[in-house]
Amino acid sequence: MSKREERRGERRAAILETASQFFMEQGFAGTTMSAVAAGLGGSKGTLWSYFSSKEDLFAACIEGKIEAFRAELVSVLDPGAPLRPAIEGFCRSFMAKIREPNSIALYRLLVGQSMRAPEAGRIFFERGPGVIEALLTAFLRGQVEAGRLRDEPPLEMAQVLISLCNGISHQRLLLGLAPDHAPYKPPAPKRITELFFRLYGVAEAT
Amino acid sequence: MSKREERRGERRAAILETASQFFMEQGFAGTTMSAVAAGLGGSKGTLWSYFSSKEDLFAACIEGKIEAFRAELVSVLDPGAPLRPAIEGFCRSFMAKIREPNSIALYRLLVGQSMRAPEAGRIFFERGPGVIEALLTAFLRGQVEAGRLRDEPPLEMAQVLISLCNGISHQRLLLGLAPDHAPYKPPAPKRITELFFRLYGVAEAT
DNA sequence: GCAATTCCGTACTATATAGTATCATTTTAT
DNA sequence: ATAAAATGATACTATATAGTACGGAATTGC
Repeated sequence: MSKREERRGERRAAILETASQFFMEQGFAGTTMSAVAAGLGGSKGTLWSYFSSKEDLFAACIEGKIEAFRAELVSVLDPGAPLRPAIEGFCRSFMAKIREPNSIALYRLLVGQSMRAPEAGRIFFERGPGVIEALLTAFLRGQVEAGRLRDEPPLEMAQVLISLCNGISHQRLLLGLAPDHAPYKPPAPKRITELFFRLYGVAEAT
Repeated sequence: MSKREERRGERRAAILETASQFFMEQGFAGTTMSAVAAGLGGSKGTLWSYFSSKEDLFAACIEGKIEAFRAELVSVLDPGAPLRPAIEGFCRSFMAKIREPNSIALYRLLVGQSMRAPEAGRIFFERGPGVIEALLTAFLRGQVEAGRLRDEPPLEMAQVLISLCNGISHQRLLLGLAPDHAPYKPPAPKRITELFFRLYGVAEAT
């Protein structure tokens, strides 16, 4: 790769990083191209030489954030591990991830723009939560077939577990409340795991 | 009330209705005051004689929608009824309500504006979901004390039930996906009730 | 009937911001 | 060294829209 192309890639990445920050913090309407250029230390002409419109820039930022989101969560499930710790580990990672300020901001952005840009929501779901759901379902299906979980639909199991992890804290965070806004105490991954096994565990082994 | 005041009230209500529709469908940034005035069949001057700014109008619309949301859901829980049908009825009403296009639109609006207008999110939660949660918790506490449910924290029970009702379908709807976007089949209230009793039911009676 | 409001319609101002044009300066390729 | 490409600074255009001003018409109170 020539030095020109290399620099071009770096510049593009820098633009995306700065713009993402603005979009996450100020939303789509609240972010101005001039502000992005200023925050970048660059000029508007450069901006338009990389992205042909504000919509373009926004789409590229979302794209990048989705990748980051998915990548961090996909690596969580280890089908080889013992069942109960695996479930608990999944809950812990998943809950930590969806509560990160970055994740909340991304989610807010997508929900808020889902009328203006409905495609973004679909893409996000299919590459993010959809992938997690599919992986978890496959994992649980294997456990059912191995007789370590009740013989009930794995997809339902996955969605129940994810719903419990999302819980109410996610809603509160999306609406901008403090995570422990009274009278709430977020449930521990251990507790969620216990409930999950009460629902779907087989009698003998755990 | 004089006829003047009466007409003034009607006009105000008409403005709120029209503006709400625009805000719900187009979002805050996507709604223009001129469009509201036009859709109203009125003029901009009148608009500003009722609300001193776009922000004011927006706040009033949200206020109204919150009331409608809460009112419809609060009447659901009947502490006197038999336990299992009561739970199932709650699930049915709650799920139907949160999936209404109106509720989705309101939720989107609040989440999308939770950076610009964080107060709105808090108010909504405290008057809407917060009230539901409190009522359900009180109801469940009574059942626990009557020995018809396991002796576990009623608040947790309530949040588990609500989480299961929200489930994944709510997320999909918020992101603008079809409610049955593959591979999803929304769970029935009956099924959720079954799971709930598997978690918290006492052995003998149901 | 008459006076006071209220409303509509329209034209207007002020402002913010997406996007363009220009030119000097720096960086890279040959 | 020199040409080509990219960058930065600045000024600019075009447009959308929040909010204002005002005159005439309708509605209401007395």
